[in-house]
Amino acid sequence: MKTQLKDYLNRYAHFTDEDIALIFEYLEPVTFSKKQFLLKQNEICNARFFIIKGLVRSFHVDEKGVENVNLFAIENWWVTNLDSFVNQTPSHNALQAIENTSVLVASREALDILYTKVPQLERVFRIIAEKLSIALQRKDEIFMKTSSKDRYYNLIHTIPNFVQRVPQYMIASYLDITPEYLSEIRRKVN
Amino acid sequence: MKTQLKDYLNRYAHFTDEDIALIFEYLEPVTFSKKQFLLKQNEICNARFFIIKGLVRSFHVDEKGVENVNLFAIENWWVTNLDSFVNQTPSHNALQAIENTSVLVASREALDILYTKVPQLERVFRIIAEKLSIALQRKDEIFMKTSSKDRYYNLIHTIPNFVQRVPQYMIASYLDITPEYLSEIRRKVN
DNA sequence: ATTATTTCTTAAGATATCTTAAGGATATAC
DNA sequence: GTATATCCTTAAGATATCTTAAGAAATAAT
Repeated sequence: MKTQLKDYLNRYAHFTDEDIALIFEYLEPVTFSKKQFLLKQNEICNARFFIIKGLVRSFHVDEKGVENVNLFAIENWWVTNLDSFVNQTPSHNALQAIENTSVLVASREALDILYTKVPQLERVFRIIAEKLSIALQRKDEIFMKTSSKDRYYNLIHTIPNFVQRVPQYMIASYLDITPEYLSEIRRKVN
Repeated sequence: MKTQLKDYLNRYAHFTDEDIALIFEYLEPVTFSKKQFLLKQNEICNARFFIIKGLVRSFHVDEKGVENVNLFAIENWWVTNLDSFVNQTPSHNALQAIENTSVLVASREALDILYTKVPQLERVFRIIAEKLSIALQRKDEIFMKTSSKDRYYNLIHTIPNFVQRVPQYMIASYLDITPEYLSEIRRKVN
């Protein structure tokens, strides 16, 4: 676990073993079983979660009771509700484990201290945020320009193994298609 | 101009007058007249632009020649194509001045040096990237959950003065509606 | 002022996608 | 191994939004 975090962090800046040990002291290992919530809708998000193993989704339930999935996160990703975390407002989305999932929890307080004690972390989280922005802009681009059929093909071609791990109705939701229509799209392939 | 930048940067971290003077040395003031391009589609983006005065859009022209606007940027915003800037790949989008616009240009090289010389900048750009992520996630949320009519109302209510500065067909494109349909939506209000 | 360019509107027919409702298939739990 | 819950498919009718085409209005250029 410590090794996994170390390898990850060293992709973005240089950290000594002492840095890693210090960082590790401020993080809390937690496990969530399938369907458990890392964060509930309308709660204020007080942490970032580094996924050691497992799969998490972010989703919102609207007035009609319909689930809207907007994000999946897998191993070696930091996941949180950034809007809630940064602005300390109730989160519009829940975070829920789709598989049994183990994470390292970084609380706001821990992070604030760590940014000062290990300044390279500032860079790591700058780069992470830039990568997230890029990913979101690519998603925006795809949704703007393509039909739902093409969004589905794009998804199964770019991350086919990931599609196996998630129920189809969640993928439909993520692609902003009804499960019924996704079903129809899939039928027409064959 | 220097004052404007200083006020802006001090919103996110503390900078002395010497810091600001140093930063300023690495930035280049440039003006673009209406319709001029800060960045052309398929070019590699080598800078971030801080808008002193004016209005810029980011857009993509598809195979059919249709323009897709995905971003507007105004005074006191940093604008760039992050994907191209970070990964040094051809930009899918152009950046174009909608009004006569004056900016401060921060090249990649300048920024790399400045991150080292003035480490607080690392924090500023971390926070900017987080804010951009939040904005993009909010946009995603709105597009997922609302009809085009509601997207339009949402826009004119949240940033009414901005709507005045931009031709309606660009707003339609940003909202992912045809100009004809936006026209119909507007008619039905009255 | 007049012309040229850019932007906005109208309307009719076409289509992608949704809604509803029901039954079938898998997986999970006891 | 049977029951229960979860997930997926089918199909018919409804609707939001697009396409095309054309002309009107506004803005900019000469």
